[in-house]
Amino acid sequence: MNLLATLRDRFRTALADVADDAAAGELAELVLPSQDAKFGDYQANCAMPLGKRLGQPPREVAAALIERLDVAAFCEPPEIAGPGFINLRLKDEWLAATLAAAVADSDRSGVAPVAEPRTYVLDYSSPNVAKPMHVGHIRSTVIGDALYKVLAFVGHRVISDNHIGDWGTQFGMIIYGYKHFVDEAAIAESPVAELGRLYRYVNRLVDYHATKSQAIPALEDKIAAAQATLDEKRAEPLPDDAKAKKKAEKKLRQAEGALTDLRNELLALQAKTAEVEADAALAKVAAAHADIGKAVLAETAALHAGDGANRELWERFLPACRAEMEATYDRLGVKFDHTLGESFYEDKLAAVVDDLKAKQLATESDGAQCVFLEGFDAPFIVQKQDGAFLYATTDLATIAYRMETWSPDAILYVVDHRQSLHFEQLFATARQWGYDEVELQHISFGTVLGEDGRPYKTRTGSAVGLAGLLDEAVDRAQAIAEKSDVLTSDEERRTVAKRIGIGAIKYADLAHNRTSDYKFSYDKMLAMTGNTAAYMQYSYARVHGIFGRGGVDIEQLRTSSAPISLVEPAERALAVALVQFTETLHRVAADYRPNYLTDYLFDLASKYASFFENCPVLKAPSDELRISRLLLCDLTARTIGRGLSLLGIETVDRM
RNA sequence: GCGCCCGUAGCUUAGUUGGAUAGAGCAGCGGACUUCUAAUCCGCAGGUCGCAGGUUCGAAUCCUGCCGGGCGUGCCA
Repeated sequence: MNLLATLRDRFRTALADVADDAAAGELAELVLPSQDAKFGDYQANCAMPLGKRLGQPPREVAAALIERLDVAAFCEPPEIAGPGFINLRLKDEWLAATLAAAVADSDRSGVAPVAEPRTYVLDYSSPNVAKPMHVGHIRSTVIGDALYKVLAFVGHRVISDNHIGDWGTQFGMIIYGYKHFVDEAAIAESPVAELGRLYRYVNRLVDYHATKSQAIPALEDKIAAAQATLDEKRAEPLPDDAKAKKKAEKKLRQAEGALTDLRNELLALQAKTAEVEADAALAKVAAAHADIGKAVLAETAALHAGDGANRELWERFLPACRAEMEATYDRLGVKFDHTLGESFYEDKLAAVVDDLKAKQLATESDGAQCVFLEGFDAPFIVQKQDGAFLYATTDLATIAYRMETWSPDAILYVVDHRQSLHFEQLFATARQWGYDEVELQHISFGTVLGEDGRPYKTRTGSAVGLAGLLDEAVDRAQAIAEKSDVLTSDEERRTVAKRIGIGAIKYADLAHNRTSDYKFSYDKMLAMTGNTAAYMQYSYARVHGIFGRGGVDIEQLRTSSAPISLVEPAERALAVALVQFTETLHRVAADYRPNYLTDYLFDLASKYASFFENCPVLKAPSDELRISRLLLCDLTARTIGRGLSLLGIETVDRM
């Protein structure tokens, strides 16, 4: 059961006697787990605000509440402390009985489903096919997958839909590459590899010309302009007023910093073009394909316009591109219910714009179709001057399709925070368009930073590839596996290394508050101590190991309905933590924050470590206690295992 | 210019619509191994929660101003 929710219900009932319903509902939320064990297991903080409202001393209000409160089934008599806190201590008998029931419940370990199941559509990962996935896709994929699993486990209906980019310029590149540079033998043998090569090759050529003819001159202009404004600012006398002077000096510093950044950027671009030019063969090809940028766009436009040959190539290549993507998902253990990419909505876009126009939401401005929204400076553009549609259009079509197909209560977009403006506009437009009942949420997250605190990039400034990232983590995890003396075969060591390595990346990501940026560090994520996957996996293996060593038949134990007794403080603390698994999952599901679960698991593992240190299990003083403690071990292992699996992280029985 | 987000211990960070003495981990110091997996555990030390005001029984959390940083901002996604 969800103990916290139950306690809040009981308080709501008691509060309804002394306050109106709305206030009672609000005040009941002030029941929280206690921070400090000396204040009991839970505390209610509602007497202070209520006392204020009623003009009565809070301690008297607290006493009146306790009078009306029915929690005797789970708690010792409540105590009033300090200015009017109500402290609750769980009954040991109730804890023991609840855990015994959880032991017997092999499917859910006592985790109650939510009272009101909802239907969620989850939109996450969303890579562009044909382009290799990179570090920027990790968080969306990992957070989305964890939320999917938690929401489903607590009883919601969840539909994951990977909104892949399968209709963009990258196909123009592949088509162009196929027409000019294909190695037929290679494509026959391994289409995925050859298409990947073609994409990278054409992309490099396009990039080279764009850099040379546009990016560098544009940057040079920008540098000149920045230099000019800087000179201008320097020439101006500083204001006399101290505050204005400081501000002017700051502006000057910022302008200098900006100029330095621009110069460094220019050097990086020049180095990139020089690299191409240093390769004689590549330089020759580049010279022969001077208009490759335009040509690629033309191939893309032809595909969109329905050109038969290009359409055929697209249909032929898409499966291979999807297969490449799937290979990465396989390594991560991520699956989707649906993968409806941009191309799926291609024939639905014109109707979206027509409808917006008919409803007078979209109007023409500078030749583009725009939705002007209150509170936004910029319009939400749904069709460009040249008639092309944008991702805004696709996103609207996608909402319409999802509503029609699944009638969800909520659609969640797990996308990085830089797109928040887009989603604000998208949601505002969708509501005006008629979808005003559904919960539309941007589950935003911060950037993955390198150790230097800047966005995680390779030395040359490109995004770090996801596959390489996973390789590196698994390689480093191999060292941990090698150190183990309980692993017997190379194969087992490889399996363990894989689970630790992939788990480390996922866990590090999930353990951070998703809204903030976080620093990517192999050393930290693979540490055996602290809040890491490896530590959690080790904790699990340690608990699990007891059964083997003690020759214990777990199944028999679980069905024996042997009683659990909580005598040592460490046993009781562990028991309380175990009981709180349900409310933790419900909180993750309510706030869409997986780090609540990692925090919980780490706390549980710490409580177990302390229990393990203080309470002999196999050498317990009596058989009854031995069995009781084994049951606590079993529940701990199951809870850690379940928790990790809901985060998409695999466990190992020994390591 | 405007908008959004962030600033917590040396480092990485948590902090449940405002709750009791701001929690962890790493690094540092000190303890515990004839082991239930010491890949661990226990303890100590380390904080003007960017700064200054305000709101109130109570503020890291809410409001205002300032300082420092990131991101976004009409036809990319």
